[in-house]
Amino acid sequence: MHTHLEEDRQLLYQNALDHLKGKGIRLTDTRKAILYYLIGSPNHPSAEMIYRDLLPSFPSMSLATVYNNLKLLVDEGFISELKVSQDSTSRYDFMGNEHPHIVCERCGAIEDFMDSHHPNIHQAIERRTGYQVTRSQLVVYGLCPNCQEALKKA
Amino acid sequence: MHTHLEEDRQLLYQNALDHLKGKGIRLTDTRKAILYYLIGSPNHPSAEMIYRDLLPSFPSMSLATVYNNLKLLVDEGFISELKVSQDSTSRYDFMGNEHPHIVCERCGAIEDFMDSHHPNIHQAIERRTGYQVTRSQLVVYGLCPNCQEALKKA
DNA sequence: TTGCTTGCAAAAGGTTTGCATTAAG
DNA sequence: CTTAATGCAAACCTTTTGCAAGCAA
Repeated sequence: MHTHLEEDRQLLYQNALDHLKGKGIRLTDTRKAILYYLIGSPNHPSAEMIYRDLLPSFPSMSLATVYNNLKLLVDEGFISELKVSQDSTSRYDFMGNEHPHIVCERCGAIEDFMDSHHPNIHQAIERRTGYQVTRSQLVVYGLCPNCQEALKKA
Repeated sequence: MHTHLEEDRQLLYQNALDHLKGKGIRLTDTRKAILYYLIGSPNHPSAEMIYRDLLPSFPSMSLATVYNNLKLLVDEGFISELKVSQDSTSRYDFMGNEHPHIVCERCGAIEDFMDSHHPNIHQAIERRTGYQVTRSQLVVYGLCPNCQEALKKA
């Protein structure tokens, strides 16, 4: 559900490139690689993971460049930053539409899932709190199927 | 709704003390002060804020002690840790029952609010994801009423 | 008395910044 | 040619850790 099909990936990638070009943002090789990587990754990678995975292709790339670009892509609205309990690093997520995350408290996996009535609550929240709501993040914690199995055996 | 009445505060405080004592955890002055502070605070303070506010009463207290005790209180289930976007520090929250938070993206305020049907979704999520759900955190971002006013004037 | 807890300072992450250099447009 | 973006290293901020001293039980 979060792993985009190859055609989708190309489309989203081209879309993003067009947007960036339109704003006069330069399309460097590293920037394009980071963006492309994020569109294809279902794993909500950290800056470090992205760096490690791209380093073979860009041996001179620095971690700071990864951070710079992550910030830029967050600011441009292409990716979102996700901080979860028991993890001191930020995780990143390419996704236009809002969706909840579910985190395994044992192995640290993060997955997306869909929740139909989740965005609908914004209006109710505005009425109740007086806030002007821009977005919401639902993070669910638990045990993933793999870890449930592993614990049964132990 | 999160600021406990004085009587509630005393009750919750005594409850927590009893629990800690029952587990053989020592009740030091700083530990008690941090716990008591958190029960009465509606502001979701960071470790630094707690440290700053308690320092006048405990001039020799160190920040490490605040962190130590926050970790202990999280482990014992009395408080929860909350990480929000655009804030590099952890915020803490005394609260037995689960409840959503709403964060002002302009001034950084964090407030609690109640959401009746929020806990009910756990079963549906378990069915859909295969995860064994233990808890969930809903964080809503937006503009608080004060900041809405401030922006109107500007 | 026992050993958990504290205070201090140093270390350990993770992220940001300053600056000279490189390269996109 | 201009200036945004990169790579590098140092700085920064938050949190954790090691250890001797202190104090709750």
